Amino acid sequence: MAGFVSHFTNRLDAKGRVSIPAPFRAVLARDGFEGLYCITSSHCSAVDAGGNDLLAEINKRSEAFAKLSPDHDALAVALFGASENPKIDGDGRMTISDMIRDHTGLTDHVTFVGMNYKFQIWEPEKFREYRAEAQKRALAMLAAQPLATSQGEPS
Amino acid sequence: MAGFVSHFTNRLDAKGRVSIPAPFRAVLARDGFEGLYCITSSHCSAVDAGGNDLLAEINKRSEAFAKLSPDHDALAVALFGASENPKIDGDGRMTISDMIRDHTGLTDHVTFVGMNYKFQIWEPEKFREYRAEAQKRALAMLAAQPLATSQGEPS
DNA sequence: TGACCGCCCATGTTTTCCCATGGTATCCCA
DNA sequence: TGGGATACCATGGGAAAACATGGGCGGTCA
Repeated sequence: MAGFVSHFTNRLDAKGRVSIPAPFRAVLARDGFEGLYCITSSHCSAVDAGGNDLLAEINKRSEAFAKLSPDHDALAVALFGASENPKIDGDGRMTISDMIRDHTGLTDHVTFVGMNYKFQIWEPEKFREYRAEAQKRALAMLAAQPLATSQGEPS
Repeated sequence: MAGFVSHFTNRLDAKGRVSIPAPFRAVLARDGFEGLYCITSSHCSAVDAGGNDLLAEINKRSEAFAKLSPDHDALAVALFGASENPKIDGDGRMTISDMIRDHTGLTDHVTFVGMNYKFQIWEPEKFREYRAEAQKRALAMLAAQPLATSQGEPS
């Protein structure tokens, strides 16, 4: 079954709450994770969010090093210290923490972007810029790839 | 379910008490450990804290050496001599001991940093420095990692 | 007797829970 | 096929609970 797909922009209310898009909530409900797992992205001003699939991905990374070692501690601080576990209220909303607000720079609107096993939280304008850039990169990557399969030719 | 996640800074009161962040208390309650297990970190000026998961990791370490051997004794002194078991009062607060105070250098504010299976106690300014360093290291470590992760779809 | 410790209560703020509303997409039936 | 009814959804706001913090009080141990 499909994961998080498409993107949505919702309004942040006076209490700092925002509705999580209903299709994303459905995916989270199927996943069974309590609340939402969020972690600031290390390479762009977005926040990764998801459920057990995302958490498993993060755990996998930190398990490469022995616990209690300096390496593991540094990685754990960078990963889990930059994470949160926000609740989702009865109406399907989450509260945007200061950490998310600072990292994304968002103010009154929030863009949710589906990425299959996770989704991202963006400030809408920053996402527009990132998206344009990402599409250029994707085209270049596809063109450079020596595929045996038929490549579509987007105009 | 996620472990200790995110980071919080709370005030130390005149009696030397500080509130343990509520999300961390919830994890400890789930863990079932009585009070809190604390041990000074051997490689940074922070204190590791947690419940049964942390204790199990420490035990695993000392079990690598035969009991009654000089190596085991030395390690046991180093590990358990640097540990304590503070109580958590009815309001979810712990008292900062002299050992923790000396090792971390903290004065009036305390930063709690989630690291999944444990959390760390820091003097806020020192944590900020360490965190910046840890993020740099983490990026380098993750870049060096093969990371051939199959982003499996949710079944 | 004095410092410390465990236990209790008070308080202001933040967060959470619950209900209301308006708009939109969907469904059903003529 | 059109039009009305219905369900769903994003959003707003008020009431209640949780939380961090400060302080009081009696017991205990040096």
